[in-house]
Amino acid sequence: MLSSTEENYLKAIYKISERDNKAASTNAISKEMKTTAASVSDMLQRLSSKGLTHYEKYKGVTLTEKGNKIATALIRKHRLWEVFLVEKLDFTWDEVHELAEQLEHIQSIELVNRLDKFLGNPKFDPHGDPIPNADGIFTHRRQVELSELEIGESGALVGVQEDSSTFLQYLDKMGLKLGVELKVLEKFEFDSSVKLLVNHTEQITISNKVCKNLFLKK
Amino acid sequence: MLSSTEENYLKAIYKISERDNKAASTNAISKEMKTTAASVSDMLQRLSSKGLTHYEKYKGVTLTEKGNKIATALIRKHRLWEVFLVEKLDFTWDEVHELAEQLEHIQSIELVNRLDKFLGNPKFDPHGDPIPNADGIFTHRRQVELSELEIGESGALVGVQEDSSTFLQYLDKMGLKLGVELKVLEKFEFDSSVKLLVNHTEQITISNKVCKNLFLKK
DNA sequence: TAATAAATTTAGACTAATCTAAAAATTTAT
DNA sequence: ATAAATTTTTAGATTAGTCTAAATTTATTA
Ligand SMILES: [Mn+2]
Ligand SMILES: [Mn+2]
Ligand SMILES: [Mn+2]
Ligand SMILES: [Mn+2]
Repeated sequence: MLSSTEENYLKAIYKISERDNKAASTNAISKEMKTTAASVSDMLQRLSSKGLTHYEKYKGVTLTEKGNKIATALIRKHRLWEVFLVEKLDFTWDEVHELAEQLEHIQSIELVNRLDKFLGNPKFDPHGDPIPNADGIFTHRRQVELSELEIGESGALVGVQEDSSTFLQYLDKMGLKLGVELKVLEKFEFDSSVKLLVNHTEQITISNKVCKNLFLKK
Repeated sequence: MLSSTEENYLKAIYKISERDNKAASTNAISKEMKTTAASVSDMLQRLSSKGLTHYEKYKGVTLTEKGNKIATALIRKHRLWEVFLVEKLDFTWDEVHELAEQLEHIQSIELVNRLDKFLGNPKFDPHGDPIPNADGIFTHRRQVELSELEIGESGALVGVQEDSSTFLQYLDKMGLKLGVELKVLEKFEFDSSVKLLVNHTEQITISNKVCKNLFLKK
């Protein structure tokens, strides 16, 4: 049985490795976990001695199959709880992340599987992120960053990169929720901002930073 | 913000004080918490320095108003989660206690209040225990121990003292679930066991120990 | 390639929570 | 009212997780 702390490290390693497509560095983990590099270095040795990670001093760390399974199960739990909070308890998508960070550590495979069933086996969480099934298999979806679209192209908003409250509240303000149809009207070279047509009606302009955090299905 | 451990101590003190109607002793707490008296003694000083308990060395401990509020909130969360697990996820009443022990430590007042609403503001948990409202007020119910009933008297089973799996599974086997009508047919002086008529049909005999764990509403 | 900078690890210290063993206080029994 | 038994507290050690500061390794740059 792992501590919540160890579980959080595994999740951080999973996240970083996936994002950067390489072993997670001590510094990257310390930034993600908001701890010092010294603490991370310490923990990496412990995780490796438990067979959860492959670790070579100074060379970064990756998850073993065992570590990967645990990280995936955590993500499954996190996202299912987020669905529960939004669908059943009427929380908004910007309120659920911190709560799910706690709920994901509840130890019970039976609980998460029943929750899954109760929610109707959802495939995506409130931020459009895929929910792995009980075997750890993710549903894959063809999607592109909004910034990759050419002028005139359009697509449906299916996901977001970030899940910080401030970003999600900004999207709400702009009328950008999952499912809306977006068409690229103009691109401004100066700051890479983009003018969009939302649901064939309203026009808005968003920054490049926002673009890079939106996933569309063409 | 308190640790789960500190919260569990507060709950234990609450439970013991209520049961014995006096300050909780170090030994009683160590038994309840399955730790050593030394650990308890240590913790009691810490809880008192945080203003959560009144503590005099060698004299036992009681909760302050602040400590009582926290303990009551924990019980509220525990019991609401038990209702959720049984009503929504189809767990049985003997499966939910350990899960609720974890879930009660999730930190969010908003979450528990929304859960309460989602469940239809239940007044009792799956074991018949009252659920305090958001202000910590318990619904009170007139109830008696089965062992107090005379021959010929009857009542509805509304609650159980214990919530161990083994006890609850035993009750299931005997057809004793909340709501059944019980009539005392005979009392055997030899071992204080009792013969009952269940729902006007079946006859069963149960031990004195079981009797003392069943609450009836006449 | 050698010096400098950056990243990483180690050393040593701290806190929370736990334990065992020993000391002290309280309760019970003679 | 003493002595014995019980309860409780203290002392000292241990483990997980954290930190700062110092040492070491790797990467960058001149
Ligand atoms: Mn999240
Ligand atoms: Mn999410
Ligand atoms: Mn319970
Ligand atoms: Mn209960």
